[in-house]
Amino acid sequence: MERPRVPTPSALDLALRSRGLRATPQRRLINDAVVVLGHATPEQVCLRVQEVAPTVSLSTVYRTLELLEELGVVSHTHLGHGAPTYHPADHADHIHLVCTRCGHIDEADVRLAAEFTERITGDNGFVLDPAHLSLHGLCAGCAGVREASAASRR
Amino acid sequence: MERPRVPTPSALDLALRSRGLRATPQRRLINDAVVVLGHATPEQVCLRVQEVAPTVSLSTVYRTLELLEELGVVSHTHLGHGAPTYHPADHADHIHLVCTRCGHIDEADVRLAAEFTERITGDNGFVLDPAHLSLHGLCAGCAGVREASAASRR
DNA sequence: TTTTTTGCAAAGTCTTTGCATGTCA
DNA sequence: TGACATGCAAAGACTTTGCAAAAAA
Repeated sequence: MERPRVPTPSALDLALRSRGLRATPQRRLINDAVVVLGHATPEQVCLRVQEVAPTVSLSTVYRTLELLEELGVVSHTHLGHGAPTYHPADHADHIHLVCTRCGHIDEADVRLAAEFTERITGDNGFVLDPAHLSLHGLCAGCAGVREASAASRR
Repeated sequence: MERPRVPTPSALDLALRSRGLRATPQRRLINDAVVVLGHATPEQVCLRVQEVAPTVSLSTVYRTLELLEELGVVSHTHLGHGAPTYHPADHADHIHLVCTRCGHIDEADVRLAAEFTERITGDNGFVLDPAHLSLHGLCAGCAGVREASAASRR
């Protein structure tokens, strides 16, 4: 008995269809790139996609990332002054610690913030997106340097 | 007995002098504007300063804000994709809660984060700047809307 | 008088948009 | 077919930089 070959639609396809939107190769490739890269700026996503499909334009990447974010399959974080980085929405297992002095990015376990996010929600009704939590300050190295130079000034 | 009129140098003046830098009217005005405005983008600071000194240019504002930040008298936060906002460095009494859906900005008491920031420092040696802590998620209103629309989809 | 700072304008990033063409359903 | 999506190029927002003129010390 011969079964027709019906490819299982991906989660992305389903999300698009349910909105009456189209599943295009570009959208699939851009989503794949975000998954593979883990974190990436729009530019990096574009370069990755262009390895396979060289004509995909940066503006399509921007439009698609915005769309994917609306669909809830990716999210973005501003790690610094530069371009934001995009990551899969379920890639929510760590917090970014951005050093404002040297630019180094540490990662912390998202569970550290669980209690904190609950308090915020309790007090303000604000539902924090932990994957979007980027914290700024001084990394261990730079905090040490500042400490040392403060000491030498005494 | 006649005393010579020696204006007391401001904290800003002292900070500048200690670095061999010059105290110019522009720098004082820009610092004042940040203090008065509380939060402001470079553009807003510039407009405020221009009410008093119309020739001050935006590039001077950018250069000065960067300088003031180095001196530790102001800091900045990225509240969204747009321009960063600057505030006095000692204005560290609240956390920004940025709604990623509607852009609304709530404020929460910085003490809510005290325990959290201590844990981060304990685990990673990372010294968090609470004034620079901006949290992204859904405000009470938008979280409610999403909840409601999720319910209607069932 | 010397060095720093400013204002202007031009250039640089990063992002969005208009529109003709192309494509999915 | 008809609505939606893409690619391109141009425009936009935000920021930085080079340089001659102006100002602080």
